Amino acid sequence: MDHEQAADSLTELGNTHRLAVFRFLVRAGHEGASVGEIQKELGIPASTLSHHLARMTKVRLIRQEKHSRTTICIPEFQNLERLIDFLKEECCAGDAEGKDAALACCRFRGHRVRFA
Amino acid sequence: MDHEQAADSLTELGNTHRLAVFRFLVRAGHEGASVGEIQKELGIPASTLSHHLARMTKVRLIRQEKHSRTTICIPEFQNLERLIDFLKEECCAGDAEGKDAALACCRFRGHRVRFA
DNA sequence: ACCATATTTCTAGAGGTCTCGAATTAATGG
DNA sequence: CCATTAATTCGAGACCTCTAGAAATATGGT
Repeated sequence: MDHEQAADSLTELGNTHRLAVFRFLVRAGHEGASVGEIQKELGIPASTLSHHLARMTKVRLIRQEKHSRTTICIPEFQNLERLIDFLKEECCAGDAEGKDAALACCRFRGHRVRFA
Repeated sequence: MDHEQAADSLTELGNTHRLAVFRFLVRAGHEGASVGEIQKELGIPASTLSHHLARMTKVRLIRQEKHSRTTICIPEFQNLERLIDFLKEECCAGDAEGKDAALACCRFRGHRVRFA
């Protein structure tokens, strides 16, 4: 996952409605949930929900499958994993528990001055 | 980390400038980098950069320490870890490698109909 | 005191996002 | 066919974000 893609996904998850939808869908698993089910669960007006789902689909956080009248929304787990990996690589937090984990794996910077 | 906080942090990371700044700061480690250094590295106009840094500070993705004339920006590694943990919990991707990882740990939903 | 440096605040324009009712499209069943 | 159900598209108002130059603030050096 590159910088741009990561930023796009992060933007979409950075909205409480969309984050709630996504969390719901993740709990629903690979079968996903229909737009109607999401609406019933979260109480978001249909047009608003549709708008948010379209955005999440565009950046491939979810995908939508149409079966006759109902649209099923399914999280793209792989892309979520890619996003998490991107963040983990960034933050160096992947390989340690302690508070100074980042220090341990972040070598960099030639010229720094310490401020006392 | 709760839903709201997570959404706020995700929003801030979901901007290419801010994501670039954050990545740079993470690489800089616990010593951080001054506003001027960030500006030199990324070439963002001072006022624009200041605006983005203020936003990231507000949601505690970074913190700012003032030492005489220079302001040093330091990533809040713990909060980034919390954000990653939040996403990992959400996506069930923490405990498996395979593509069907999510299925394995996401039990839920009474009434689902399969579409063939 | 004066000037250079480091950063923030002010300001304003351009554009994007969010929201949601109303209208629309599409599919199913009677 | 007509009504119903499922979902999307349209339209418009309110609000937020991004951008960046100009002005202001603060500090240090000479």
